[in-house]
Amino acid sequence: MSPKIFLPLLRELTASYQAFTGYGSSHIRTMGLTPPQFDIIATLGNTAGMSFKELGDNTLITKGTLTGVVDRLELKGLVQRVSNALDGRSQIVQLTEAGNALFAQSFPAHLQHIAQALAPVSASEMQTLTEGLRTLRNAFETASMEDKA
Amino acid sequence: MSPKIFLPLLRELTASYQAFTGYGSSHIRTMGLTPPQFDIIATLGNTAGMSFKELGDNTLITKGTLTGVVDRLELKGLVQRVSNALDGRSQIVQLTEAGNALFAQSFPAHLQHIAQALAPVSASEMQTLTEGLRTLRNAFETASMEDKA
DNA sequence: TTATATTAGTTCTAACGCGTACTACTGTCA
DNA sequence: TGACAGTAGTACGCGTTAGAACTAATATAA
Repeated sequence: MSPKIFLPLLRELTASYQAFTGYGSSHIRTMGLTPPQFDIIATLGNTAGMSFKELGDNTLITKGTLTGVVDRLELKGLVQRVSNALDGRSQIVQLTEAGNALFAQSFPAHLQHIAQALAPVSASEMQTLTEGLRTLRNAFETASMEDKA
Repeated sequence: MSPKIFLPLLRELTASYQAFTGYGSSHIRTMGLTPPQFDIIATLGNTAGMSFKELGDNTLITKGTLTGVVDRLELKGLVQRVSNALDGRSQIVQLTEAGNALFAQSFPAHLQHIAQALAPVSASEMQTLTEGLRTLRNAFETASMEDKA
């Protein structure tokens, strides 16, 4: 496989990812949150809470990072740690009442904000793109496995 | 545009970007560099050097961040700052001899490492994907412009 | 020319991000 | 039961990140 083919792809992958995060983050900051913090709020919304491990799996945030992000959200009174009766090692993170209120207000607004940006892109184009990205991800994940083995 | 269509796309965009950076970074760290540091070395390779501004444009690293990254590369003796006779505000960053040697050795190896992962993906699939990503990026960039206006 | 606006790079702050080491708890297996 | 591997979350170090304030130098315009 020639670099002339895949270098433009990787550049475009990086650039479009940055365009997406840049577009979203300026909106998120207007509600006084950082993107990872919003990610946590959005993930916990409409759930009874979840452990750090589940939260990390769902948000792609490493556990070490998660401790700090949850700390700051707890300081803001948006989430709380609850000990897990079933497993003494584990803790449940859940939205407080204030966190739920913020979620109910901000999450639909954020979806709407993104929907507006994506209005010019057709649904079928998105589906094709999603599948192509999945192929790409599988290639990297498979290769990562083989590196470690 | 429904979230049911675009949320999977955005999740996949994030996951594939992370898969790519994760795959690349473990290889990069074996040469004693961080991903942004390697990015700088790769960008400066085969050039006579460039200003911080150009370097930032080419690597998508912000100027504030760039100062620190270049500082650490300079400490390692891989790049040097040279004042620009044409513009007293500007400085040229260029590879040292050691930097050039590292580039000549590591850059082809890294391309090879990536090519190996992407071997299962066809060239036409990559081109389709590249175009789809460009469409996506344009949508976000256009919307960002409109937000600021 | 003089006032004003731009631009290049640095500095600073707050927050991530990852890997490693550490503690506390749980599960397994002899 | 008791040693011991595995897991959940935290602490820490180093580096990155964006954004805002700052300094120095250049460009523009009245």
